[in-house]
Amino acid sequence: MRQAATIKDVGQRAGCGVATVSRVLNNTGPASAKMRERVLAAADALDFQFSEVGRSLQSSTTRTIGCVVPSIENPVYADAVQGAQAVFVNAGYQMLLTCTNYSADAEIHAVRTLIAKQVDGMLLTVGDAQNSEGLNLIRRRQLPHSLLFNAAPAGQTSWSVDDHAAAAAVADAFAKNNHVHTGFLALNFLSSDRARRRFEGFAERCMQNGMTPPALLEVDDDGLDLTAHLHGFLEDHPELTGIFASNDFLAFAVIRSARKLSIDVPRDLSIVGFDGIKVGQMVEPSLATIATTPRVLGTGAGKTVLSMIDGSAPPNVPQKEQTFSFRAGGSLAPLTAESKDDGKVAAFPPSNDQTRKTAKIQQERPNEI
Amino acid sequence: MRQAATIKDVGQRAGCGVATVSRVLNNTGPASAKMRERVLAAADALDFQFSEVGRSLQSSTTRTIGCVVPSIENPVYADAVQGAQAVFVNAGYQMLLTCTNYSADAEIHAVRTLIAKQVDGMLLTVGDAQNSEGLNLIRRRQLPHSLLFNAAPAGQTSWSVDDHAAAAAVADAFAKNNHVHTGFLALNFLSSDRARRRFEGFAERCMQNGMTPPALLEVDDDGLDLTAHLHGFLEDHPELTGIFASNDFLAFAVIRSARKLSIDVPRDLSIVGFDGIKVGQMVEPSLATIATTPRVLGTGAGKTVLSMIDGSAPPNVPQKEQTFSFRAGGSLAPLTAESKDDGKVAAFPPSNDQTRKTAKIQQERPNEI
DNA sequence: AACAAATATGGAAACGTTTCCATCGGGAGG
DNA sequence: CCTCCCGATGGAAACGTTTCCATATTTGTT
Repeated sequence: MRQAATIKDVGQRAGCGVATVSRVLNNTGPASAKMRERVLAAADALDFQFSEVGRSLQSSTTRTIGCVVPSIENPVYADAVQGAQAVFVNAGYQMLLTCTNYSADAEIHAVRTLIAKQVDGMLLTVGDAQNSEGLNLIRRRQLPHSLLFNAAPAGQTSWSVDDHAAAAAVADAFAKNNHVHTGFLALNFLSSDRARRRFEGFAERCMQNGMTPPALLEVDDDGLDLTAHLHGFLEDHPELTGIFASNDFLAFAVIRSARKLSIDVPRDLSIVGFDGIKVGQMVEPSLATIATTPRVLGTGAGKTVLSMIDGSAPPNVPQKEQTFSFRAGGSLAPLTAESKDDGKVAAFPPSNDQTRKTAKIQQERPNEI
Repeated sequence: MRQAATIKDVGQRAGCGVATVSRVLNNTGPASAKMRERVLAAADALDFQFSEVGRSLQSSTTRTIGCVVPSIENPVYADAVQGAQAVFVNAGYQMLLTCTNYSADAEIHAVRTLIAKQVDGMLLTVGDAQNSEGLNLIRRRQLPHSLLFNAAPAGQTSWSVDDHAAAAAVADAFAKNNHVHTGFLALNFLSSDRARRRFEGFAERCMQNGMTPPALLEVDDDGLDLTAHLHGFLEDHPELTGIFASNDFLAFAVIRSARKLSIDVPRDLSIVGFDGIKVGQMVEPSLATIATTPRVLGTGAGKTVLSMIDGSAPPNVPQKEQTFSFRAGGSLAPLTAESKDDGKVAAFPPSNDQTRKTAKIQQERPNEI
């Protein structure tokens, strides 16, 4: 890359000192009309742009904010990040983004690097807010920051969905539709406090509603095919009539696997997701889910960080109940005595995989003629 | 934020000069064992981290790469960006991300800011690669960079899907299924050279295949509800039996609107999308589409930029035909004489909206009993 | 024991800004 | 004509690093 022009070069060409150049170009301090013109001409001729590095060193501010999230492949994070980014550029800040892929190592490494880069603030979703090395580092340095999608530790603010309450709302929805035996399907259960809180909130409310404690199914791979998992899960828990998937993609995957196993959703098995991604409303059956507003959270968290930097009043975090809403959908249906006897038993012959396999193949594209 | 310790503080505490501290901490140059120990202890006690700003000024390198994309709400960009980001961190680089929301103003502004921030390289998807002010700026400064998802201007490399050929493949798929009258549905047609190339490739091949030139429907809002648009479009072009949507979300939206209008997909109307997002394979009917590998493109483009920076051999861009593949799906079905006569006519009573409205309501959740 | 060679260490310059301060010139008021 | 003041301008310090160079200290060889 060609060596860029510096303020010194401009001064030289304009025949003046660097101080004058700085004053003219920044419009700070006086300058004669002819001087101004000469400087402007020189800067233009040299394609001059101030180096933010020099500026940062001088002002001990970088106008840069670090953002650490698990993954932007998940549209929830992507939306939040983009919302925050928009807030930042509007305020003249740039955003350094790091995705951790749910790895604690990557998380602490990212935080360290961002601190070294002298970011003015930080926005982050950590794996476990109660016990995050990176978060401790940030606190020790008293760096302006906000959490996003994490449960707020004592005395901290976090822009987050109330996972516990939202999961409880899912339990209520199942209860209202007469479901008693449900399951919870989680991805990254170990590395994400969010999945755990959802499970807790769900299990707790199931109890309160007189339902049986939900069965837990953890999956680790992010592949599309849950069919084997689902099959095993339902064999272990033949009484299940509903599954709460900890995010919408998992919910889609379950529905797809159910289709392969000739299990009708929602007749034989009801599914509820979490996040409320857009496509959930476009497909058939539409996905019952917890609708959330990631963009709102992202912009809110972004504004919070900015307010901590400039000392202005921070925006109010929304009330717990405002962070989500239950969205009805075709994937959740009332349980009737008939469907229970008929559907379930038919769908799950005690011990004949071959039958199911055949059914699966026939079922592959039922709507195509 | 508490004032962070500098190398000078460490030197003072360890009772040595800054040069020694630098040597010890960077493991460059000699140092006695006791000195080493004292410095390490002091650095530890002060929570010292090098300031990358000071370093950057000294080395005129920032180990930072700028990334400019229209929006990461689109999973195609999100995946590519995340892939590139992973490549960057692996090489010790951080990524500054800016989303332009398809605005040319935001694009040039982002480029300017990133140049001022002295990024070592740049990765970008511009609105129009043939005529991009930002791109010109970058070229003039000879900044290492790579395009992503843009058609490569002469003499440049771009990691991109061959939109033209991919769209031609869609035309072939329609032709193979006996479709003759098709439409093209575009979002951001004006601000994206990608949509335009897809249209051109599609239209061209339609001609070659003896089909009629595709009807063009542009939509501007990103809302979910295309029903009115679709209704109007099909009234203007009652002969249409297939629609090529320029991305998968649009395809979903069309399918949903069709459902509302009691138009059966694929019997009455076939739909093909573009991008190959994951959910497309999970829903019923599954989406026929152009499958792409955004992550591969993102990592490739990232590596290209890095290779330009360190002068190593750049990775080879994939062959045009390797950048996409046609993925069959339930949303595209062969056109038969029967379906044409029966389906279409029934679905479109010439002039009675009330009928359609009723049908729509009955149709809303056909699979629920 | 004397000297060469190698090792250890610190001072200072440079990187690109901003900003304080000093200098210089000129116009207004006496 | 002298003084005062203000606008215009430049020099230099400071920000946190790395690195060149010079100096000081140790080690090894005769």
